[in-house]
Amino acid sequence: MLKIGKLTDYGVVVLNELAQAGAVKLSTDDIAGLTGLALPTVRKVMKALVDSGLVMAQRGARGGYRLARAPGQIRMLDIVQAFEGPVALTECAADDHQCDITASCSLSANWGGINQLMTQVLARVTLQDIRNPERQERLVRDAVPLTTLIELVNIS
Amino acid sequence: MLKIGKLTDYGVVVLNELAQAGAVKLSTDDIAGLTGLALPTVRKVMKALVDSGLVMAQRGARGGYRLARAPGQIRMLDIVQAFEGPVALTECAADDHQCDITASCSLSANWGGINQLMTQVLARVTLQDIRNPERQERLVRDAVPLTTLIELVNIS
DNA sequence: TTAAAGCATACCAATACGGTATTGATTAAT
DNA sequence: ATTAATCAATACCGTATTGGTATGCTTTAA
Repeated sequence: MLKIGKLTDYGVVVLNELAQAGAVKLSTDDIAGLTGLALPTVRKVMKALVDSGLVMAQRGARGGYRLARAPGQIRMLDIVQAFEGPVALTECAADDHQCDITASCSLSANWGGINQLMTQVLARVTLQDIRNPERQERLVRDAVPLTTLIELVNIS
Repeated sequence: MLKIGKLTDYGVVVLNELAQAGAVKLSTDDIAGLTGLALPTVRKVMKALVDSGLVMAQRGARGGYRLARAPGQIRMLDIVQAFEGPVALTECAADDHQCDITASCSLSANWGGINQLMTQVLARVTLQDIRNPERQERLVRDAVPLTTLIELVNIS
């Protein structure tokens, strides 16, 4: 299925609400109410977002969360990495490539290439893009020309 | 981690050996020996490859496996789908988008866009590309310019 | 007829993941 | 200074997925 975790998905939903709120700080309760997520789940999501530096937290009474940067400066890659760690399609592509298989690990470097492509796709789409229906339509519409462009780069 | 399953990785390794063998049929034992994979694991891998039509099987004595198409005609997307099913980063992006969350599911369509980009990246890289070190180097080297190209397409 | 091969099914263990609860630390307001 | 609101940290548990393994059956060339 090549899927990301649900928490990552939740993260995007939460960030969307925070972007909507702008300068107004949202409490855990607010976020739970707005998104429909369970409170403990929201806590877990917020921890990851704060740890990764995408969200600022203010403790104490009248505290809450707000975006650490403008939506246009928050890349999908940042979000994915906040929840899933570094993008590594295969074990081999990870930092410590420990291949059990003797022979065919010459392929590992190639996975690295695909990894980079994936990473860069995620790096070029921001939270702002995903919130804007117009930008999204462009993204889908231009998906086909993209193949032509990749062809120009002589990948295949 | 955004990773694919190990079986998918094994699949690539096996396909690489089959490409190497060319017209010569390889038995399950041969493949296990060449790749270092356990025999039952090889069986599982071969089932997926045969079911997906990427590999032809001949039963009986002197049987074995061979590629159903030329390596240049086997896309990474085909391989991934053979093991992982359709590419769907989120539940929402799947065919039956059943969102538990009430509000923010306007985002689902956007995930679809990213999905398409991912899919197309996988569709443009073939087994032949991944086997050729030279092509692979080009892929990695040109990864940076790619961002510029995507920019031209006005994604962000 | 036989032996070499692929086919199908079922099973088990480990891990990862999502979800939940509990307790502690901080801070603004009064 | 006290209080209440709010975030922080940790720990736990059930389930689902995944990887790995075993076993018996079917096909087919020699």
